[in-house]
Amino acid sequence: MSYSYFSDAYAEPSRQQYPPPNYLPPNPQHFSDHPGRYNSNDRARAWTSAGRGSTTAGRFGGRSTGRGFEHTNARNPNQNYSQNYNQKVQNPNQYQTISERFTKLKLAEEENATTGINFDAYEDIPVEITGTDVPKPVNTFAEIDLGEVLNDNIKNRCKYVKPTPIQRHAIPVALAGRDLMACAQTGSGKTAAFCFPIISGVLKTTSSAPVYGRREMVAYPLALVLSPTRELCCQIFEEAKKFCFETGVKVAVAYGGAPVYPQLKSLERGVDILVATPGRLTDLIERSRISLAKIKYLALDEADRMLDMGFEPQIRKIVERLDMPSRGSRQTMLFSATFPTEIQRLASDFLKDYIFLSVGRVGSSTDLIQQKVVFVEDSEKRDYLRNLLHDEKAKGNLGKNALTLVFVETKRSADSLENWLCRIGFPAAAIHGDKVQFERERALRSFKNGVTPILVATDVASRGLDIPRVAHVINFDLPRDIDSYVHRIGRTGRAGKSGLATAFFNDKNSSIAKAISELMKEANQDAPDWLNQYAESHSSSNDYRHGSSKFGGRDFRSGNGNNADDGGNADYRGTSNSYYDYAPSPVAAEFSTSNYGGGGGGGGYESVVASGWE
DNA sequence: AAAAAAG
Repeated sequence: MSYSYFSDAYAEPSRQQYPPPNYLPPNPQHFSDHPGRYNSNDRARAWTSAGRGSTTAGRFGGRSTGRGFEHTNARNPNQNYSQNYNQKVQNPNQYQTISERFTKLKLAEEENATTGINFDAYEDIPVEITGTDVPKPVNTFAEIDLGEVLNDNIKNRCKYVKPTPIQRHAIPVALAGRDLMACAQTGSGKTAAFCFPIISGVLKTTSSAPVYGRREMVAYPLALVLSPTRELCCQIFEEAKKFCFETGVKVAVAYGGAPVYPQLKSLERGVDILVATPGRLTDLIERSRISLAKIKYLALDEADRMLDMGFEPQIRKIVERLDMPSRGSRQTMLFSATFPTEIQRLASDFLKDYIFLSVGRVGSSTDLIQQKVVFVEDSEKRDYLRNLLHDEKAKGNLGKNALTLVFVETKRSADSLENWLCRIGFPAAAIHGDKVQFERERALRSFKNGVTPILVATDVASRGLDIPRVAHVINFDLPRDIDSYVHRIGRTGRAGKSGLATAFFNDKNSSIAKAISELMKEANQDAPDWLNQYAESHSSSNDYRHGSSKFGGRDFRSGNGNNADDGGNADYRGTSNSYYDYAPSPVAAEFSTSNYGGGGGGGGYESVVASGWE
C-alpha cells in the first residue's frame, strides 16, 4: 500500500518554494504506508442487506473525544485507565504503530461489513460516568425494555445487533428518567441513543391530538429534538421516522428555508416527536401553531453548538422563556462530540441532577482518522489541492465510492472553489448558508450519491451529518476553533471505518497549532516538528477553544470537588465510574468507583473551572 | 472577522 502524494508533490517544480524545506514532515516514511481507505462498498452492502438506503443518519462508529481524562488521571493515579494513559504517554513505542492498528481495523471492517458497524473499533473504549445513582449499562438490546414494536424495529428493520457503547450507557440512564449530558462523537449512535428512550416513553403516554382553537390547531408535541442545522434536522427526522415505523408514534419536522405549509399540515395530523431547528420552531410557537406545554422529553443534538455564543439566546428562549415545562418536570438530554467546560456550565441551567457520560478512547478523539497537517500558504492552496486531488484520484481514493469533503472558511470561497474545481475537471458541489435550501439539499444529495465526489462546504456541514463513504476531509482553510476541527474531521472515519484528514496550515492558523498538535499526539500520531514549534510559540491563548484539553470528556462538576464540604454544591456531588468498556470481564465487575466530590484528593484541575463555580 | 438559525 503506497501513500506518497507528499513526496510526489514536493518533487514538482511548481511547488518547490513551499512549504519551506524545513517544514517538510520529518519522517516521510510515516506517510509511506497509509493503510488506505475502507473499501467503500462495505457500507453500501451493509445497508442494502438491511434494506436501507445510504442516507441513514449517524448512529454508528466514531469515537468520542477522550480529552480531559488526563485530569482525572492526575487525581486518581490508581485507576485502570489512568495507568494505561500514563503508559501511553511515557512509552508510546510499546503500542502498535498506527499502520498496524489501521490494518487490524481494516480487516475487522471487512469482517463486520454485514452489520454495517465495526465493533472491533470499540475495544477497550474508556467510559466515564459521573452523577448520583448511575444506572447500570446494558450489554444487549434484549436487556432493555423498550417495548415490543420498537424492539422489533431495532432488530429486524434496522438490523442492530447490539448497542454501541454510547447506547449501552445512555439508554438505561434515559429510561430511568434521568437528565443526561453525553459526550460521544456524532455517528457513534447518538441519534438512536436518545430516540429509543423517547419513543419508548411516548408509547407509554397518551398521545395528544392537536388542540383546535377558535380557528386553527395547536400542536402539542411530547418530545422535542433540536439541531443546529437544517440538514442535520432532516437527518434526525428520517432516522426517527424509521425507528417509529408502525409504532404509532408520530414524528414531525420543522426547519427554516422550506415552505411552512407542508410542515403545518403534518403538525395538524398530530405530533409526538418534533425535530426542529430553533428559528422555525420559535416562529411557529409565536404563531401559536406549536405549544411546548406538554413536552416531556427535550433532546439537544450537537448541544455545544446550540449553546455557543450567538446561538445560546435563541435556545435559552425556547427552553426557559416560552411555554416549555421547567427542568425537573421534563427530561432533558444533551449530546455532543465536544463539551467545553464553559458550555457545560451553561448547559447545566437546563438540567436537573444530571448524569454526565463520556464515551471515548483515552487521549484520542480520532484514532481511526489519520490526520495530516501540511504547510501551505494561502496563495498556493489551490495548486496544492489540485495536485493532491490528482494523486488521490490516481490511487482510486477519489470517486463515487471515495468522497472528499473540502472545508473552507467563507461562503464566498466555497462558491469560488467549487467553480474552480469544476473548471479544472473535478466535479464538485458546494454547500453553505447563503444557498437556498433546495440548492443545499441538492448539493448534499449529489455528493452522497457520488455525482459530485467533492463537496466544498462551510461549517454548515461540519457537524452531525452522516455521509457514508467520505474517505478524505480536507481543511482547505482551518477553522478558528479546535472544536470545529474535531467535528469536521469526524465526517470521515465513521462507523469504525478509517479515514484521512488533511489540513492546510499556515501562519494565520497559529492559534490552533497547539490544539491540533495535542489532538494528534493523543491520537498517537506524530505531529510534524514545525507544527510543534508553532504550538510552542503560540501557546498563550486562554480561550477555552485554543487552550489544551478542554473539549469536555470530563464532567466539569468534578472540578469543584474541593468545595464539596461547604455544602453549597451538594447537588453536584456524585459518584464517578470510569472503566474500560468491552472489557473481557463483565462490565459490572469493572466498575472502579471513586468519589470526586469528596474533597481533597489532590486538585490539579483547571483553576478556571473551579473558580467559575465559586 | 465566520458560520449558523426566521422571513
